[in-house]
Parts: sequence; structure tokens; C-alpha cells
Amino acid sequence: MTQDVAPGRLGPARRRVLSDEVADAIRHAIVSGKLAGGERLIEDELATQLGVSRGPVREALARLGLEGLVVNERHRGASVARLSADEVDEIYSLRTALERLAAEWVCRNATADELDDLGRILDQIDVLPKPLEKVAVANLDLEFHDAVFRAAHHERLYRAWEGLRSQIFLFLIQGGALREDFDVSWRGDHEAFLAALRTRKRSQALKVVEAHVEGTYKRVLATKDNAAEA
Amino acid sequence: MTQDVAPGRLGPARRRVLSDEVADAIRHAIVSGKLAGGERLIEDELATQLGVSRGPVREALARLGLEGLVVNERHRGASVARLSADEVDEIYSLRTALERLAAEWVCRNATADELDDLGRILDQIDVLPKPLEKVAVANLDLEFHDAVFRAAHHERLYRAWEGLRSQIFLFLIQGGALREDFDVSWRGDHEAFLAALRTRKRSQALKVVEAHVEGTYKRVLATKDNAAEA
DNA sequence: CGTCGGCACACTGTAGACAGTCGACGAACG
DNA sequence: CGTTCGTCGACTGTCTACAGTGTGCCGACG
Repeated sequence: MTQDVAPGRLGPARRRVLSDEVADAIRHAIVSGKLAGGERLIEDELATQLGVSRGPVREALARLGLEGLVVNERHRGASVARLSADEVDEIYSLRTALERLAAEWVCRNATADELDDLGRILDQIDVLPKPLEKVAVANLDLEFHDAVFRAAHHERLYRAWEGLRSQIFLFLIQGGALREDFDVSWRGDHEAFLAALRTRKRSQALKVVEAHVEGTYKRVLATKDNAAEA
Repeated sequence: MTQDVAPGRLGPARRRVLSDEVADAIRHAIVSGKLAGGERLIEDELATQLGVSRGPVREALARLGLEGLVVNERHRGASVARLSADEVDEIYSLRTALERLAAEWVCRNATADELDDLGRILDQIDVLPKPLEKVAVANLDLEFHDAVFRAAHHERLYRAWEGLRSQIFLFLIQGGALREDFDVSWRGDHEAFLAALRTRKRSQALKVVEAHVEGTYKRVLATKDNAAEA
């Protein structure tokens, strides 16, 4: 089982190392569009820009490769991944499989506290500055789903989700993963999701989860079909 | 899609680097029991033993961490993962989810050649030295399932499977994942699996896959329940 | 007797330098 | 002119050395 830190009023003191910082910096540059798809990522260049040596950069690139944001080819270096329409099928089919499993485990394993936390994440949309920005809602969306996976108490499942999370974020802010009327619909959609989990009934949760992910999938597909490859 | 190498009579010249070799060496030591669960893995030690520097060892340990064979804690080093009964639930529930998705994609995307290749893997059991050794059958088992995932043509799914594969191998050779009568039953069980894929009917394939994985799961559970923690 | 504070050791994290590989260009050759 | 083969620059893979962190011990102090 995951040996969590001892319970207490203090969160665990995050032990961050340089490769974490570097990974964050590059990830942020990618999702914010500062690094375009296909662009080469040269270790030396990044290291100089960030004021670190190549070691941490290498580690960061490897990690981003696992997140699907970067493509690593041996002896040939790294480049920013480009997400084409083909990838959408992969990402959302896998996501459906993972969220189904997560829902099952949440129904069995989540504590009441964790379910309440999920609700509190949804509440946060009220304190966001208006008019609602897509990127802010996207962050909240990801935070919610991430918390669902954590509440499943399934370490391997969470790892698999980590390999998808950043790519989904890309669709959320770049593609049309969010409903056009996300500013009014997002809260309700996710409250329904949470309500299904609260019933702790496997079959009901599965149904809602599938519909939820399927909806996102269809919206992304529609957007990608229109838009030419970046 | 995966840009495969040009077809020809020569296999692709595998571009292996030191970290690959190191990872293989450590992985082999773990699955063969030469490194016990919980044992500490010290970079310097491993590097000296293998005649390389710490760099490749670090990379290898990171990769093995993703495969679930090794636990990496920052500033604290790596140690061989210990698989307890709790983990069985995680591994097999996730495996079921992944194999379901794989089956769906195989039905849609696999070429006839790839399905034939699967059959040929099963045939290989005939040329294994008798009496059949568990480890040899385990290798074949993994090779078969790995080929199934490849035939799905779903890169992200394959990545997720990679994170589980080695752990499943551990159960195959250490635990009781294989049927007691594996020497006579293995072939038939897997031919049935393959036959279901060949029908290319989603529902049928799903049913067989679920039964297949579920069977393995139950056997492992039964073994683990008896055996005390290692 | 228990707790705190300061060592010292062992190990990981990081830096910087060298070696090896890749891909592109251009000269030699048919 | 098209093809082949050397050569070269740019980059990754690897190594060595140093800095920083965590852990266990031991002695001092309440």
C-alpha cells in the first residue's frame, strides 16, 4: 500500500529538486504555447537558459517524455510532441478506461473527506475572476479529475493517469475539450459526476463517467476535424 | 502513428545505450530473485559492479521505477519494490482495464499478419525443452500478451502496459499466476484468447479477455493469501 | 530517562569535461 | 548528372569530481 505520511495538520514538506523545477518550466512553456509542437529541445540550450547543468535537464526531458509532451529519440534528442487528430482517439479511449476503473475504486475506497474535497474544488469556480477564462477552468478541471484519481487509492492507476494528464490539459486549453458554454455548464456537469460517485454504486458511477469523458472526446474530435494540423 | 522502420530483410539495428543494458541487468537480477524485495540499490555500488558510471545507473533506476520493480525516493535512494497482497488488486484491476481496451483495438486495427504472429508465439511452446519450466512458459506468456498490446496499435496504451509488465512477470514466476497444470492448459487457454480476437467482435473478445485475466487474478490471490509476506 | 543539538558518514544531486553518434554537406567517381 | 563516400559540426551519451542532503550516533542538558 502507499505509505502515506503520518496524518497531521501539516502537509508533507515537498522535497523538490532541480529536475522538478526544470520539468515544470518546460511543461509550462509547452502548454502555454511558448514552445511549438515539433520544436527541437536541445539539452545544452535549455540548461544554459535555466542556469543549470545538463543532468537535471535530461531527467526532466525523460519525465516529460512519459507525460507525452516530449518525444525522446536516442542519439537524436528531444522535441515537443505534436498532437494530431490520430492521438485524440488514443488519449480519450485510454482515459475512458482509466476513469472507469477510478470510479469503481472511488466508490469502494474514497473517504467521505475526500469526496467533500472534490466538492470544494468545484466550489472554487465561484472565486475565479469573471469573465471565466478557459485556462483557469481547465486548471480546475484537471485538479478535479486528479483528485478523483487520488481518491481511488490506486497507485498504479494514478501513474497511468499521470501519463495522460498533461496531454489532456493541452486539449482543454488549445482544443475544444471544454463546452462552448463552459462558464455556465462546467459546474453542473461535474456536480453530476461527483453525485454519481457519492452514491457509491458501481454501475451508476460508470455510466456517468463514460458519458462525461465521451462528451469531452466528441467535442475535441469536432474541433480537430475542422482545424488543420498545427 | 509510430513511424516504423522501412521494411527489409534486416531487423532494425537496435540502438542500445548503457542505461538499457544496466536496466536489463538489474531487472533480471530482481525477477530472478538475486535481489530481494526491499533491498537497497546504491548507485555507486551498482555502477562499480557493472563497470559504468552513475549516470546510466540513475537512468536505469528511474526506468525501473516506472516499471514498478524499484521504488525511488528522492535524496534517499532506490530499493527493490516488494509486492504484497494489496498490490495484486491494483495490478490485476488495471491489467483488466488495459487488456479490455487492447482487445477492442486489436479487433479494429490488427493486421492478419499480426494475428498470425500471435499464433506463432503460441506454437513456440512445442519447441521448449520438456518438462516445461515455469519460467520459460512465463516468458512466452508475457511475449504473447506484449504482442497483443503491440497489435492494438495504441502507443499510449502500450506505455501503460509497460508499467505493469514486469510486475506481472514477477507473479508469473514467483506467485501462482500460472495454472498448476500450466504445461497442458496454457496453450489451449491462449488459443481461445486468440480465437476471440480473430473474430474481431468486440463483445466476444471482451468476454474472453475478462475471463482470462480474472482467472489469473484469482490464482494469484489464492497463492498470496496462503503465503506470508516475503 | 528522554529530548535536543551537533557532529560525521554515506549517499544522492549537480556540475563540467570528454567521447561517441548522427545528419548534412560536398568532393570524388562512375 | 546521379550516386557514393569522406569529413565536419552539432548534439547526445558517458564519465569524473564536487556540493548538498539525509541519517544515525553520541554527548549534553533538562
